Amino acid sequence: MVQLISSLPYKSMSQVRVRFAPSPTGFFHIGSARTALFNWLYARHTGGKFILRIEDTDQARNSEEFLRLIYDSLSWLGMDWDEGPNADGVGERGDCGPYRQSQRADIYQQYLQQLLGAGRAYEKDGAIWFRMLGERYQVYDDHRKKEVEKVKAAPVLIDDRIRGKVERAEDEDFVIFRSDGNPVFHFVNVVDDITMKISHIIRGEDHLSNTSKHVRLYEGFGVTPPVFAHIPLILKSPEMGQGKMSKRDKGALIEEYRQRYFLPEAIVNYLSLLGWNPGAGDDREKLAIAEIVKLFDLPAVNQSNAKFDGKKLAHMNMLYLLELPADRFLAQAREYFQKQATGATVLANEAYFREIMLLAHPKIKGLEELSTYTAYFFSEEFLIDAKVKEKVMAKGAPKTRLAELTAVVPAMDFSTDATVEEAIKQLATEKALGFGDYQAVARLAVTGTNAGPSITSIFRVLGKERVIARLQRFLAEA
RNA sequence: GCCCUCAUCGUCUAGCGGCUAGGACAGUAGAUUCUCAUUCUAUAAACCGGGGUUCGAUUCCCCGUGAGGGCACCA
Repeated sequence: MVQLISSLPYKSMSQVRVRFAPSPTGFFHIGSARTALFNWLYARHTGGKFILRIEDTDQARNSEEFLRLIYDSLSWLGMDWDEGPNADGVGERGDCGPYRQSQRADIYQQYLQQLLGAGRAYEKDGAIWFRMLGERYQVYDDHRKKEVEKVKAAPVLIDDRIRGKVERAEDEDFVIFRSDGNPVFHFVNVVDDITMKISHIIRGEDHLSNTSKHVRLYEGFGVTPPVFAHIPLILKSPEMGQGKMSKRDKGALIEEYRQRYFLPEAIVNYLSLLGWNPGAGDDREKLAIAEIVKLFDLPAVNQSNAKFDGKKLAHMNMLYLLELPADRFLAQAREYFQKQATGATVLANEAYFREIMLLAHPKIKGLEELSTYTAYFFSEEFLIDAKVKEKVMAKGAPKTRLAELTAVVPAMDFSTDATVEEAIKQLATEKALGFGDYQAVARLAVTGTNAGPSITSIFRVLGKERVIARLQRFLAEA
């Protein structure tokens, strides 16, 4: 088929322009983040532009709060956009605006007039329909339980960068403006992508079936369609159920991970591996973002859907947490405790706080564990884990060991871990026992648990007075 | 019902005609550090089924089956 139009607005531009076009009608979820990420990666990989467009035509479901969440989530994950609304919600940048569909009504009118003028659109039942080209016939539709008008036409051929060649029949007129005067998704999507000079449309596979409509619209406007790349969907993990992941699923929201103090770079790394990998014998999974940008390309994207695995995300998060520089860890920990009920107490003494956080850093698997992991450092009202107690008290003669230890603590040198360790070892040697015979019960008495930093560090940081008080209290109660 | 896409360990995946089918998470068993976590070692675990093509198919083709998506005056 020969196209009439010669003025292809971006034909001469070789620059890649991709967009992420969310609608602010709900929480920002993993699937959206991954779609945004693949677009962002492609833009950064090719040196192109990443454009943020807000599809806020659904006035009933839109909210400023959700709009804000889009900006915040993208920024938090480190996906900066070259064009679109500013992150603070004030103004926008780029030459192809406005970037919010709610402000583009006149553009849609203009493009509608073009279709009307060319005879490719008509009014029926108060709505405006896009006219397909070809011979018409009536047929009964089982699904919709009614007679519908079909059009004989060659199928649309989509040359997808990820799927290959996909053929699909598009054989019905469809609504482009509702009877309430608002344009529908397919129409605004295509018009925006034309006017924003989008070169590659990278989106979820759920849009693959819509693409034939979009191609016909491009043709209707006399514009060569951009390159399409339909990425696999993220499905629910087996515990979540069946089907594609939606914002209602537990563990599906970016906000949830943010509130749990996951590290954004870990989330981005995990997401990048859902449907993509460096390939060709490259087994690496933990990849710096710069490395991913360097390696990412569309043909390497998988074609099959992937199930979300929260455990693997948590593992990735731990890897990033472990190698976080001390100052960044402390900053994160500070931010975390500012939101906790115990925050004021915990943050009261900077040096003490710092010391404990650095003890906890190599031991925890996620920042969210920080509060319970360090609770006994900040309060004398810590809980004694009943199960641990049962286990510890069942072995050997823990009460005797504790009494022996309590007797020598007042004379101990608490200045360093080494001096504490030496003193306990000396006691053990005198009694012909091991360090472990004192360690377990001392830990239980002083922290109420069996998990934590070395007992020597705990003693030193808590200080002699508190250690003695705790040991005596435990002895009295046990 | 019609249309589209996909198919390797439980999960994410490598593989692009010839491999002992590799890695990671989760699992199991050990080792190590005073506990815990980390770490390390070992172990178990997969080519959906049936036809072709080929000297040879996990790999290419077809048919099933299964999984997912789309069929709106939602986006």
